[in-house]
Amino acid sequence: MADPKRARIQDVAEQAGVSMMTVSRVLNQDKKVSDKTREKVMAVVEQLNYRPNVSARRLASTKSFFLGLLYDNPSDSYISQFLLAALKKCRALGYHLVVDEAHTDIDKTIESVKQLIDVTQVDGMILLPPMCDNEQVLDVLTKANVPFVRITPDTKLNRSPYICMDDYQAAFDVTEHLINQGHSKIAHIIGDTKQGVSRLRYQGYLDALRSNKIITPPEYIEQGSFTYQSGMEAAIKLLSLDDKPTAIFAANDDMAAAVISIAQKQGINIPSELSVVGFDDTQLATIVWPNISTVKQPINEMAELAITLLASGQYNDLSNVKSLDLRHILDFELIERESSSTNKNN
Amino acid sequence: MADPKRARIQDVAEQAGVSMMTVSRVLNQDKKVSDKTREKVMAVVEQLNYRPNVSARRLASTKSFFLGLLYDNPSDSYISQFLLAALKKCRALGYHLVVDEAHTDIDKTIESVKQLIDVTQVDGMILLPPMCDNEQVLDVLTKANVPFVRITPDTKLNRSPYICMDDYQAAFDVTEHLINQGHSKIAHIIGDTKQGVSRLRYQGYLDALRSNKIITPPEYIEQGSFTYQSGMEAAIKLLSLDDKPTAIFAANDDMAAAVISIAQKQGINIPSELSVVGFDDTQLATIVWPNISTVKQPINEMAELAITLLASGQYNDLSNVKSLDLRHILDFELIERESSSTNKNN
DNA sequence: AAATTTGTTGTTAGCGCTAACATTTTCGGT
DNA sequence: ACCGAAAATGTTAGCGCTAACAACAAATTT
Repeated sequence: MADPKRARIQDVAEQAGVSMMTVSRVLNQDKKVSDKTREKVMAVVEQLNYRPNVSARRLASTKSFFLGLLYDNPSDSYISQFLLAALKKCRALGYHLVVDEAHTDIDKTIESVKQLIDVTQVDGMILLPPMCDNEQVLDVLTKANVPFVRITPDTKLNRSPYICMDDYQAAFDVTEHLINQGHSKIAHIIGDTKQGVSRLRYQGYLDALRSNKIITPPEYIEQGSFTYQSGMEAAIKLLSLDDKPTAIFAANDDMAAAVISIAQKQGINIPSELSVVGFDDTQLATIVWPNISTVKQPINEMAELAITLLASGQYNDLSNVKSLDLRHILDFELIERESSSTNKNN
Repeated sequence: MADPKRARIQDVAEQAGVSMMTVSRVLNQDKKVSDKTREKVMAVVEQLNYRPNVSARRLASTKSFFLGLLYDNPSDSYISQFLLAALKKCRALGYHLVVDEAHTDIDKTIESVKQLIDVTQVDGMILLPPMCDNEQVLDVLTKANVPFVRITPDTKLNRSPYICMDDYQAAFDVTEHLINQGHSKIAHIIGDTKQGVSRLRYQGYLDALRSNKIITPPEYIEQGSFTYQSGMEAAIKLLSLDDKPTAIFAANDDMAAAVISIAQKQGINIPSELSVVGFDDTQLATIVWPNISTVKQPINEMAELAITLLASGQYNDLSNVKSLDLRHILDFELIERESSSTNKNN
């Protein structure tokens, strides 16, 4: 019922007794405004609940206020959660999100990115895994001078800001969680080797065992590829060993779900005979029974941070940015569910 | 490398030898343009690959070129697929999508919708199930004169365009698919009664049995609620019957997956001893093993059509629209997978 | 104290498009 | 052929904002 004619920049200017340009400067974080004026203007902005008109702004300025999101083919729940959070943050900051799917054909993807740069003129890009580690794509963006944020734990590739959670520490904690429950025969199903996280999770697992002085036979390590199918194959091998593990840590939920399915088929009770832990907290983790203990990535926070960083423009020029400032590590959350609940009778 | 200075409306006007206004009219489907001029202009538009500047357009016009999408809490895969398709179509048509999640508290949702109308000034709304059947929400939109498209099979509620697939026919086809494989003991797990589709799917199942002269005991009908948990409970009851069904048609994939899990735990082989069919073709259908036969909704097409309808403005005034023109039924697809593959030994 | 520099604020013009009104063309009826 | 109405097209102004430059005040130098 409301809509009391949305305030314009002119209204703010008059009320604050300054020119429109000064208001504009305040709103665009221009340095050349005295603190006194800035405060005065901000007060009026608050009072009138002024929000700049995105279209007018875009039309007049050289910035496009578009951000691009290049996603590959991660799980539906990952993309939908990331997307919704990113869209929300964009709206709050007056940006629009242009979403593009990477092709399996890398050349097409490159073409698509070039389009985003040339036609849509995005002010920045967000790269989701595994696209975030593709050097060709990074090259195109760097050459075009388009700032980008990568969602990846991989630090080696490029001078660009990146957001990640501490996969290594999470895997370490997961493994210790199992050890604390009395397990010592803990197997691991490694994820797709093409993705950097697989190595980190594997390493966290190994180091947790080592720091607890637990020796594990090599048969306890199986190579998977993040698919349910690969999880089944690994589970069949692990559960056919003479000396079966009492706990399996799979590098993602899909493979953990596969382990549960195979175990149940073999009449192995979970968690009393076998504890299972996954990774990612996808929808699957709570769909199957028993629910899967897992590690929750702070997807919403990652998405919000990515948008905030690009909108701030602080990475538009990387030459003065210190390496450490590129890194944004967010907290993960260990979620204990039925698939690994404490069992005294072990 | 390109960006040969994107063409403006003026360029088109000059090249076509008309005024900018005429070009604008052509592009906005204004009736008052002669066919000859329209063709001439369109030719130049093609030639220069002209795309109107969304911001300028929004700034100058009374339309906002924003469309709202109100989603509730359907599955991740549903929302992400719908969202991505909708975003893509919006981009193509020069619209922006404002996505909003419905609250469990209906008053908050109403408030949120009012915000979309008053502040964002959306030109139209898309309502996803089950929000699409909420009379309060529909009332708010109707009173505010905001056109909306509902994604729902429910025809009774309102004079508004709606998009759906033929759930009844799909359920009928699924059931006949099972019958054709030689099954006659076919059970059904009904979905959440609050959602209209549950009734339609149940009815399709019943009518397929009847038209094939198959009598089914009442114990073969179980009430579920679309959750995995409810599917497990239903499966346990169905599989503990003295005269077990040889096929179970669950009203969605989550419940079908639960049936498979229970059956496997009981050592019942799928599909040789029990065929299972789901509904929706969610990611889950191909994650579990055996893969679930199911019905695929044309989600992409639904999303695209919803955007197209709203962008066309053809429903801005409903007074002259015939009832039949409100209905958009899209084709579904029956997907046969391992959980119901033909078994001769039945 | 005048001249120069630096920092802060104001002015003008225009981004690309469409609403509203103005003008021209077309066409049926007499 | 003339008129008036309807259809087609053109003209003007301005949406809300910012780039580029102009103007002014304060701080610094000479």
